[in-house]
Amino acid sequence: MPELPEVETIRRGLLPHLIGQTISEVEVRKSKIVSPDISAFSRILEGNAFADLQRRGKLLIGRLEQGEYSVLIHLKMTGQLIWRDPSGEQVAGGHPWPEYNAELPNKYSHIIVSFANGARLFFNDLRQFGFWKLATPEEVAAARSRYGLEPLTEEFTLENFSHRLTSRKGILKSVLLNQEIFSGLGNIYVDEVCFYAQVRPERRIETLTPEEIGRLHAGCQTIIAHAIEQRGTTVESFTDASGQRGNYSDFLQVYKQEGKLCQRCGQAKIVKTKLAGRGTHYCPNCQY
DNA sequence: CGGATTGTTCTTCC
DNA sequence: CGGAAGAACAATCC
Repeated sequence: MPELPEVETIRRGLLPHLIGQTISEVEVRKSKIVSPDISAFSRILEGNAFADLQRRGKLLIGRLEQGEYSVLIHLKMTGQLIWRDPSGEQVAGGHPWPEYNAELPNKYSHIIVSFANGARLFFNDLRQFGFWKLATPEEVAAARSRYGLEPLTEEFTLENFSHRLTSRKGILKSVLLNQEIFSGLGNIYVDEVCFYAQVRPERRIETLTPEEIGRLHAGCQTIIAHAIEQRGTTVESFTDASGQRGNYSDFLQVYKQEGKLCQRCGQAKIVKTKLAGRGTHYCPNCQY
């Protein structure tokens, strides 16, 4: 489940390889992944090159050197971007689904971009929710504007965070997951941020105290920054652009930790429930 | 074989 | 009309 730290890790890993490399061939094996359609998609990419690669929330935005188009790339739940050097060598990561990464391309490789220097970029996606979409500058701007306040940006002040948070009603977890309110958090980091703040994910926004809002704000910044430092979290399908695992898995306090003793209070085991249709983890003793 | 997995969008309801 | 909540989507594992 690539969230902000995972997408940022992929972006940083791809940057030095990808930028400025001429695209020689684009093979799309699953037409629904790309838009507008395969022929237009290939025509605009072939002979072109990526001028840069930016990120907004969990969305990657690759501007092309020639023409006005950018490519919007979303990995959704199981998308992977894997870079293979001209030598064909790839650092293989420990992948929980061996078949997924074993050979490239494989049956989950829906887009294969070949470069003039012999390198290749694979887009693998088991569940096929991800997409590559050609977008005009207007469409890029529209896509960017749909995303809310983002951790680790200048705008992510306590005041802005508090204002955005309390602009909504309902369950804390739902609001933190809402990409139009805050961008970049997903199921893993929302649970971790709530643990950090000692607030239960099921709390209603109206009941949060200023102290709790302050801790949630700090948690978003601390945890996202730490997760980026650790190159993201590997749960199931995530690997970075070279196929490596993310190390933040070793720092998870609640996500997928149900049944384990809480590392903060040592008084209770982490429990798992369902909230907003999502698996939700917290310590019943030290989260209120 | 039903249930769980989850990011986003769509649908429904108030 | 807008927000809140839940369903839907897809492939695979358990």
